[in-house]
Amino acid sequence: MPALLPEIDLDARDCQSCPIRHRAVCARCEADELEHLEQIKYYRTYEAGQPVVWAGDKLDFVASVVSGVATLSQTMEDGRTQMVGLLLPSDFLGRPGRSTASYDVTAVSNVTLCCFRRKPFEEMIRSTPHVAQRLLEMTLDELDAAREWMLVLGRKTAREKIASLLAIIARREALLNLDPGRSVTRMELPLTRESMADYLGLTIETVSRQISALRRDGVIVLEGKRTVQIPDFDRLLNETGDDMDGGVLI
Amino acid sequence: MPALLPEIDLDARDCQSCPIRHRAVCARCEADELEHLEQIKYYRTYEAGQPVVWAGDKLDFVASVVSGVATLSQTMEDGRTQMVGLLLPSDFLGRPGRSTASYDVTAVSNVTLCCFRRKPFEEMIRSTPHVAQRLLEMTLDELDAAREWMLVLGRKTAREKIASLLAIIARREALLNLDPGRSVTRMELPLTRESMADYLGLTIETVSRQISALRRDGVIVLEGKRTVQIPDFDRLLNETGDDMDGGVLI
DNA sequence: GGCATGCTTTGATCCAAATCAATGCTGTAG
DNA sequence: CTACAGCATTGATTTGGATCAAAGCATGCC
Repeated sequence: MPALLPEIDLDARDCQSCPIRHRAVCARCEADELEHLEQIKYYRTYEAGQPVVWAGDKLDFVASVVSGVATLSQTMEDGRTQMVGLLLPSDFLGRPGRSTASYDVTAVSNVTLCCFRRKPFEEMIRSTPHVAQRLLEMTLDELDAAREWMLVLGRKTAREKIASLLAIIARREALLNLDPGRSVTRMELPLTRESMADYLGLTIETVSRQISALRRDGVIVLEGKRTVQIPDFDRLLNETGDDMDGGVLI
Repeated sequence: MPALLPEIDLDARDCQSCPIRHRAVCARCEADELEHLEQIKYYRTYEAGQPVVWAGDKLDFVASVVSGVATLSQTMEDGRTQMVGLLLPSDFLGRPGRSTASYDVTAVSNVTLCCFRRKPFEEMIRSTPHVAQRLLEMTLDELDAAREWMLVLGRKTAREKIASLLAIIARREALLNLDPGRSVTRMELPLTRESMADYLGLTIETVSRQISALRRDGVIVLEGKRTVQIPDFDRLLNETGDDMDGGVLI
């Protein structure tokens, strides 16, 4: 079945009505700066499961994720792979100053990117402080997230890893939906078991077993394989091994 | 014994003769910008083993490491700790826009920092594109390093982890010494076994065993506990599990 | 319907690294 | 000199997660 593609109208190129206008790399731009960005931008869409780019390939744009979920991952020669980033709406893809992709990028759901041609975008970083500042801020946030993840990968048990992943997805979901609370009670997992395993440095069997265990213990309630209910968010946080009240720096 | 502290003269505050002048956050500054930086900078030194700051504490400066080695680490309530960064000379410490430390920072050797008062430095980021650009570049490099490390933590065996750590230290050492080749054959480990374990997500026993194994197999030669000779750098790279010719991006 | 195909779950077994436990080495203090 | 403190090494045993293996369960196709 051909995926029912973009939910947003690709011809509605008006940044003003863009769902990520105030969180993406363009967040700080003034009207005139936005106009400049509009001139170098174009949209691309990818179907769920499709590769966006492979590590080492030429990538002559940078982009904001408008909708959908993509993953960044690294693969060793023998096939072991580790996911190193999860790109949700408003996240930035690509590295200014580098013309090839550093990681494999895969669309895990249908994805819409707002792409900027690399050269003019790099020029804009030099000329438009609002873009450079926002990009620095976003990069620092990603660095914090990567370091938080290093703790997960290096020191947490399988059960804590699963709980941490669910907590992170729930938090980001809540943020996107502009939920008032810190969490949602029901969410759709954007990842397959295999992606979860690659993110957590586990095998799919272990992921499956630990999810079953959390379900048995009443920490989560499954509705089908992809939808998760979290009856008590604090209970879940407790399972992550983190301080109850912190976890995410910010 | 009171440590024989700074090797550089703290009164020689001239940026022009600074050993990290062309690699630190100030690398791109023009003479006049450097003068501005000089006005907001001061030096601090820490003895080996001393904490620089604890996570959550107030930190009203950002800084460049001038000499020595410091670590960034996170600790869980039950004591499990994970190192999330290694600060070598020219590396940047602190996050503009944040007034508290996100991680525990510890001097593992005698360390000299070139500190900038936070407020004026933040102002400079806004007013001096050369500083903001360099900081963005350095942050992107750190993000790449953190992601490379995620692969190490999530997917590599203990032996591969040790080899990866040695390779990274050797590479950075070579860079600092401006060695022509890609590697040095002899180096001083800046870390104790415990720090290595915290970096690699292992126990000290496993670190010790794997180092012994690499020695037995002739991959490394130990001179005392802290000095390592690498007779064949490609052999070591082979043990990391990475592509022989890549490993580090860029 | 019947039958692949692709995910997911569950069970049995194995093994790499953790844990528990000495012992060794080096430098400092008495 | 001995004693002690603080790493580091090595050995014995345990264990959490990997691996190997077999179903289970949708979904789509013939």
